[in-house]
Amino acid sequence: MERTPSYLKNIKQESVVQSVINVLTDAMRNKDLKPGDKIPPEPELAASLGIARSSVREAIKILTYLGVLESKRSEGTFVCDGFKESMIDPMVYGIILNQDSFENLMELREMTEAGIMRLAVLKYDAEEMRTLEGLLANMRAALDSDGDTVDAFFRADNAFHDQISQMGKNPLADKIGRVVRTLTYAMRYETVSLMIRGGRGEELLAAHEKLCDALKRRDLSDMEKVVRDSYFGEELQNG
Amino acid sequence: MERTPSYLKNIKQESVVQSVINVLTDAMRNKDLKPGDKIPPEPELAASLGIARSSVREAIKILTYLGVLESKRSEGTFVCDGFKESMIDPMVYGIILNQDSFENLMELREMTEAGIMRLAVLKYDAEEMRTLEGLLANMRAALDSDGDTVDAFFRADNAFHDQISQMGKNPLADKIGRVVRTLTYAMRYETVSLMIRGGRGEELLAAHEKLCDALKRRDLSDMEKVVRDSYFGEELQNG
DNA sequence: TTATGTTATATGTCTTACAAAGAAAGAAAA
DNA sequence: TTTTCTTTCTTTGTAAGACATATAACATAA
Repeated sequence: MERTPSYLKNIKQESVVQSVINVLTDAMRNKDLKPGDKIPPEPELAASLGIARSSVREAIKILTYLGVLESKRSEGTFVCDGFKESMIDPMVYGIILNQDSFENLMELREMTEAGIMRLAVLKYDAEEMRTLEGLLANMRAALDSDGDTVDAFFRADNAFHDQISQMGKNPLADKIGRVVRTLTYAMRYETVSLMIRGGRGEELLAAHEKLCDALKRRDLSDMEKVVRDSYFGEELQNG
Repeated sequence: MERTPSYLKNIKQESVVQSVINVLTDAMRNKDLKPGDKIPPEPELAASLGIARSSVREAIKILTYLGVLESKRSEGTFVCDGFKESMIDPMVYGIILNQDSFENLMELREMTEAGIMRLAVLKYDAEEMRTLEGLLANMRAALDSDGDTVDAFFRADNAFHDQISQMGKNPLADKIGRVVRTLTYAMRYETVSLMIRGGRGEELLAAHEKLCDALKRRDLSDMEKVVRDSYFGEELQNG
């Protein structure tokens, strides 16, 4: 086994595109570029950096898909403010490539929702709670109606969980929660559909009422179970 | 406030680059492209799709940065298997744009680490625990040594938390945990440095021992406090 | 067998050109 | 004057072709 002499460092140099990315993100770190700012036109940027426009374009495209920049034809390219929804994509693509991720996704959901609910318990205010109760009433109404019970209930259900996510008052946690909810969207619909059509809608609603109640009492205990029940109902847990 | 009639759908057509991304990711969903597979060379892909190579390149670049593809000069471009580290970047860029995220980041860290530890409690095996105890011993050794105490301790500390993250046996949760640890890296170093230089190294170590002990007893209670202490030590909590 | 040179392949980068969308400014009509 | 239409200009979107360069695979010579 030959050892490489220590004076031989790896001199692999970063690509032009990566350099552009670094230039732009460094500028953001230094506040030379702030959210809403317009960056120079592509040809101009290319000229300043002494590189081809195509390289600049590739860097800009990447940052666009990462939710950092936003290009408007004929107007220019701007720094996004706050978090962009496109940041969900990376996770989604990751999922595509992962076969056995279903179980992991379930666990992740429980983990994030429980964490978010803890935050909500600690930070929500009265008005937010009223809103939440309103959404709970919507679920009740959806369940009692004759029409498209499942869809209406599911919409209300989603709004309910989104509201709790907001009550946590942490954009980062909220973001991750939204990602996970997006990833489990289809599966949750399936669950809700099966349960309601199987005559277990009341059970599902009751679990949400318990969750809401725990929030009102600001009760931090056994958040995982409360959250889990709101997904599957309580009975299933005895399997 | 004018309302757009519902029959007027948004006919804004997707860009060529987006189309390429869709073609490739659809192929992945349909298992026409599997991890490790080589995609056609750029000029060939461009010709098949009837578009310019530059457009193909932009799409490939984006998917590369999203951790879906990997290009090797002179060899070709391949579908990545599993999660790639580059998926961290989006979150990092998101952070750049968010000023008031420090507090949120702390909360997020507590939330994810507590969740991950719960998973670890439920799933670790004997050998993993032995490894963890070895890492705890490293921290002890680092603290007792004369030399570069802080750096050695911090390295051991990181390895300790990474190990727990792995013991949770959930790549998704592990991924998110790693992201959050990356984002809090500098701040954690600062904390460790301050505590050790301030003569509170033993306290910090003791908190990690308690954490390890909770794992050994598979004790699920009050995980938040246990992880919090492992970051700041126990005493600080009474402020 | 080992080290070195050669070649084929595919990505990396540059250049130039034109298309197209939207903004801004100016001209024409009410 | 105000509105509406037209033109122009800026900037991104896309295309096509050329050359540079890293790497693997093969061929060759010591």
